[in-house]
Amino acid sequence: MARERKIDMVILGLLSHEDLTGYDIKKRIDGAISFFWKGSFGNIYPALKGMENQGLITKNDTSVGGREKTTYHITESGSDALKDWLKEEQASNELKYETLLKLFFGGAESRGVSVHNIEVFEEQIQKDLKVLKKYSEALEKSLDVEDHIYYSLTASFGIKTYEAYLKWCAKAKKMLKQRGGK
Amino acid sequence: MARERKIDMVILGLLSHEDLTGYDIKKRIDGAISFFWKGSFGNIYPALKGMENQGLITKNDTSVGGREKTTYHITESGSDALKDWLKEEQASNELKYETLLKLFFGGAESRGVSVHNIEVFEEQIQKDLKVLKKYSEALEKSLDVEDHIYYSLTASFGIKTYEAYLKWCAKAKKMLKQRGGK
DNA sequence: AAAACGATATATCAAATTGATATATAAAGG
DNA sequence: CCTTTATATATCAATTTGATATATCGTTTT
Repeated sequence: MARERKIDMVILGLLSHEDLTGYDIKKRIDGAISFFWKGSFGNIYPALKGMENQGLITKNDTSVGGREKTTYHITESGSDALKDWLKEEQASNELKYETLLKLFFGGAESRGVSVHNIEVFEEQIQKDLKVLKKYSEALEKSLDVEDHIYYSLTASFGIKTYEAYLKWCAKAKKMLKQRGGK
Repeated sequence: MARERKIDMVILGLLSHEDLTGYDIKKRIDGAISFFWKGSFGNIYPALKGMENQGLITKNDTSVGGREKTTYHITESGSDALKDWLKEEQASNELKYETLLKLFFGGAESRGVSVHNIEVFEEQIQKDLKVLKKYSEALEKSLDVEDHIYYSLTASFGIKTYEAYLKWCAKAKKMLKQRGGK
């Protein structure tokens, strides 16, 4: 029974900075947050409804032409819920790496397949690392360094781990090729 | 619509080595695999039923005393499904790090809370790293090095990333403390 | 100017996963 | 003998995933 809806905290965190629509929230999550958290429309819209019923957020419907739009705003109660969550020291951290799963179970298969799987992973990481570095550099240049320290820290986490991944990829490929095999 | 049940592949991968019960499978997942994949009973048992219906595995009921036990065995069709999955180059790799989420949104809160959250994370990683290193050392000492190369590679991935995490923790704590603040 | 295209915006659904709980037996330890 | 831990299966609500549907708006291509 997943008792706490984690997406709620993501949404409250985003709304604590600015009012947003569900669509905006999705865009924010797909941005700087995406490398350590995910969210989907099927997740976001029901959460917005639920939180509105709980009084954690309020909605404001507008219509520009024939276009409907609902913007959400965090309430004091919502702000309190966010703070409570921030103070709880328990946090679930987990990774699901299908690439490692394939490598782990790939022993029975040809070594070439394993090497190729690592190469595909490596390319993806290189791409992601490039994006993150650009984001990080833009932050460094920003005047208000103090305000961006938390964004910098999460970005540097991503960069450090991605760099570790790449080192591992090089080592793993070398090992698999050296030992010849199937 | 999550079209592919990933747990199926984990189970087939495990069954490709030995016959197992659902309970055994859970234990295996909680072991060497746990740092890059998770599984629960509520996930495993339905998957076993489903795969039996699909003919990917066969079951063998036994009863020792008043105790029932169902052991599963992989079929040729199941083995093919596993091989097909191994060859598919697409793989979803993602992490969900609540610690980073808290750090990212914690800017509005006191700096002490952020430092504490990092410390809690750090302790967990140190503990996990210790376990992984022991596992890795045991593998190195194993006579059949060739057979264990894939297990070593996944373990070394964990060690490398955990070490990167710890370096980041040190840096992040230092940064937060240096800048004083709230 | 019309058509095509991509971005904006909300909503919904089946399937999969999570995390907890329930139940019962066997083994181990004090 | 009793308590605790390990074995073993099952089920459920809540949550998440990933896809699909629908419709409008703005920009670019024919």
